[in-house]
Amino acid sequence: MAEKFPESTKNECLARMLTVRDALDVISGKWKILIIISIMSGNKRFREIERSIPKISSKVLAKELKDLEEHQLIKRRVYDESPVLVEYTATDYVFTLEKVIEELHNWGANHRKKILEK
Amino acid sequence: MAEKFPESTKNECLARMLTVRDALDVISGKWKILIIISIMSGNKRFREIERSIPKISSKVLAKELKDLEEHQLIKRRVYDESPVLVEYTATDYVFTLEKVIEELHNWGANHRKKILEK
DNA sequence: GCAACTGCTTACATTTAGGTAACTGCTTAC
DNA sequence: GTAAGCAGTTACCTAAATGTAAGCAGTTGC
Repeated sequence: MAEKFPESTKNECLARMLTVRDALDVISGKWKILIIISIMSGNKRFREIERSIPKISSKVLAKELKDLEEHQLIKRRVYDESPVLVEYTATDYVFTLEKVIEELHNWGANHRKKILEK
Repeated sequence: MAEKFPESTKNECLARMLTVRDALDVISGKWKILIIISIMSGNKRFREIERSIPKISSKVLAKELKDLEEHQLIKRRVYDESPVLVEYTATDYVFTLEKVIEELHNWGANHRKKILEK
């Protein structure tokens, strides 16, 4: 099989890696993309998000939500009614990840098909 | 912000998650995509790949290469010359990941720009 | 007045990934 | 003959991620 980037110098290869790593640093991990999908799908409340993702624990969810908020991928709003109501929503910025998620979804579907065919 | 998948039922949301997870199970981790990029860029020999990826160790590289081979993303060939020569190359299948990698790269570049702007 | 829901936090344990360094058997170059 | 390269393996260790379980302060419903 021919190489994909035949023209690439070592530095170009390295630059490509570092850039991809920048992305992975933010969105990799077992849960982040799943949480983003859940919120993009309209789940807003903590327990709602928690129930939508199989096997996630409150602890992990709380931590990941903080991470995502720090990276401005989601917004946390507290409405001081009683009882206190908390809502997580998608930011504009998280929509820049749409294509990444779409491609991951396409590839996942394709890969599953491949596995089952064997 | 409006939700991205407003029409989606709980089951659709779940299906989307599971499919994306299938993809992540194969390609997530600190090193896999970087190794794929290295091999796609034309690096073939173990030491060559090792040198192309900053801070990776032989142990981790060996393990990840086995994983990638199992998933048929790369091909390992042993030429029984003396000394033994081993070559890792990209399979056709790994090219189905091209778009995923491209989108990760785009997003990483964009994200870096965003961070620096602040 | 008791169970159940909310949005979490805490303590503790285990699992997994990853790092470090040494070492192997073989070969070539000086 | 000795250093250095090749393609790894092995043993040991640390750190990070994740799991488990319980609890809390407040509210609602029966």
